[in-house]
Amino acid sequence: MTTDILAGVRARIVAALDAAHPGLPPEVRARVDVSVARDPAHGELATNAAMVSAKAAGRKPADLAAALVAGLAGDALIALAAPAGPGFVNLTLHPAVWRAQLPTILRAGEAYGDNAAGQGVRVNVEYVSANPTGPMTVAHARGAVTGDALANLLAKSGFAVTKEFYINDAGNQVQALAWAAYWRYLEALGTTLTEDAFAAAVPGGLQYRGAYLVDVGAALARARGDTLAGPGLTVADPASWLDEVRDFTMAEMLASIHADLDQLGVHQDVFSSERALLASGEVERTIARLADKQLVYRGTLEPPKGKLPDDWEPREQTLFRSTAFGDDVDRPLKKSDGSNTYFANDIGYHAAKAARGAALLIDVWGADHGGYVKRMQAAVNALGDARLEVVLCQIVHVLKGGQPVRMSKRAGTYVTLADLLDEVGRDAVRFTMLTRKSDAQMEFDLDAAVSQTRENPVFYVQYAHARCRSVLRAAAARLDGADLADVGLDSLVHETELALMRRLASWPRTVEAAALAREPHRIAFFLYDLAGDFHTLWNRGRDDAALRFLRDDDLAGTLASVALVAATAVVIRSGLAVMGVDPVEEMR
RNA sequence: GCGCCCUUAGCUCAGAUGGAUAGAGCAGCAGCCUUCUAAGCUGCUGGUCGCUGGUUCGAGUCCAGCAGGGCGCGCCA
Repeated sequence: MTTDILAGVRARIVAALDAAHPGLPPEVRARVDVSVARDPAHGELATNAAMVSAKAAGRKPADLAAALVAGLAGDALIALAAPAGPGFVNLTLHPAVWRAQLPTILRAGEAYGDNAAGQGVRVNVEYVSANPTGPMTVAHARGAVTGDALANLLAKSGFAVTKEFYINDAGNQVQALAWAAYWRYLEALGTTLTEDAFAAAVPGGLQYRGAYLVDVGAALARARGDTLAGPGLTVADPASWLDEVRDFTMAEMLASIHADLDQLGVHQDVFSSERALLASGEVERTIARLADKQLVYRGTLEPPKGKLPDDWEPREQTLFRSTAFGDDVDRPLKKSDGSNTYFANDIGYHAAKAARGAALLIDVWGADHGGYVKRMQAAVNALGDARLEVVLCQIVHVLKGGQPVRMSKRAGTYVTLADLLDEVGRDAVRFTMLTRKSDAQMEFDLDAAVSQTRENPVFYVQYAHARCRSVLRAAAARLDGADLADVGLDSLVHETELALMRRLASWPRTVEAAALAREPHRIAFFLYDLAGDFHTLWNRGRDDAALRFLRDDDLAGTLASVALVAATAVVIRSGLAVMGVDPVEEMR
């Protein structure tokens, strides 16, 4: 049978239902659910089978429930089945069923929880995708952690996952960045120009004034001396330096982003450059495909409702008919200077990802791009060779001492990822970022993230693992080479032990549900609950010597308890691996 | 004005495909305790699930409307 006990029980319920009332339609059988009961008075599990099929069967829920109960008598897994409430059937399994999961877990190791829900579907998860114009911020950190954990989760659930980073290196902002770096370059050389005087010479003004470009300017000065500057360290003709400075700066920025991601433990498979994409002609080919479908036209958009921008005037543009695919208005593909909009390039990019084989595209974006979702999905649907889902990450407010943190040495107004890592470390960043649904705003409390209390999920879960490892180290001598996957487990009878085993058994279903919902935060909450079950059992051992894991007078019982501890450690590691957090062996 | 997201205990938040008396941590209250190296532990208290309608045997969950908060709204990316 499957390693998912709940799925196994469900199969038996459906079989019993078929026996009780043959011929129920598949869509009714599909609604049969087996869930973990909240209230112990309701048994361990409950099924809604009788209620969901009552109407189709033309029978009262209570009658069906009674028939189900009769049909389940003598079942190998189910010790107790009882009709209850409006038509539930409450179930209690033989304790041996839960115990039997322990060797399964120990043999599977961290692969426990792997499932086939993804059916090998090729999915491309794109995340971070920062403009390479400045340091990574907390906002990027949330997207990075969310995307990375989601990719891990999907891989564990049987999807064929590619992790991707899109480099937006083709827009106007890259030119602006080059100008800003050029200013730091002149500064490094000792120019007498003031920043304001320089800014006056920049087309569109000096946009990036953050100190993070100081090092770039200095590096450029070391590499090229004053050869890129005009006479007297003034601004030379951009034609003579702009491309070189741009490429140099871009390389430096990307190196910085890579370093930050590396520190965060994020390692993506593919880095795609917008410039390279443009050069490849993929964008134009993709737009041509849309044009072939009669979805590209010259037209004039209605003015937006409500407050108009001051300079709004009707203008004919090249538009994509995104309204045909659920968007609110059609969207421009060309700027007035004839170059592509970002949207046009992004259409080409998504087509490229699909062309590489992905049937499912998942983009992890900041909430400020929420207005962009419909048009991008419209474009992907119009092309018809993949499906696009978007996971939006809401903003993160960083708190310290209960006060918002806004200042950063490097970026000026944003808390950088590097600052965050310095402050609390990789594991706390990754875990804490996953303690909220991605589409809910979150407050990241720096003090809480490093506190050693139950309030801090990172600590609480790591501590549980460290305790497991501590017990296992102490037990090593007594094991005497025994295979924990092969020891007698009959001594595991206490309700606290059963509760822990039930939690361990629900890990595969948790993984699958989280993957299908694209909600990696559920893993964090599962681990927190699991840690709670384990700590509770540990604490029981203080009062009740019979519940201590290591018992001098009971070797067989000790082996069973140690197997339970080992399985707990395995599941914690399996969960932390999804989150990209390293388990600790001991607390310091 | 339009679109998307959010609103659950005093606070911070969980609640997969609709299921029974809505959960956890913190705070508060009451006991206990100095540990199988380890965060002290156990229990209790605390809720009109923003509001109003609707669908359903059954709604925190689905639908409609309203209120409050956030984000976005033609050639920025």
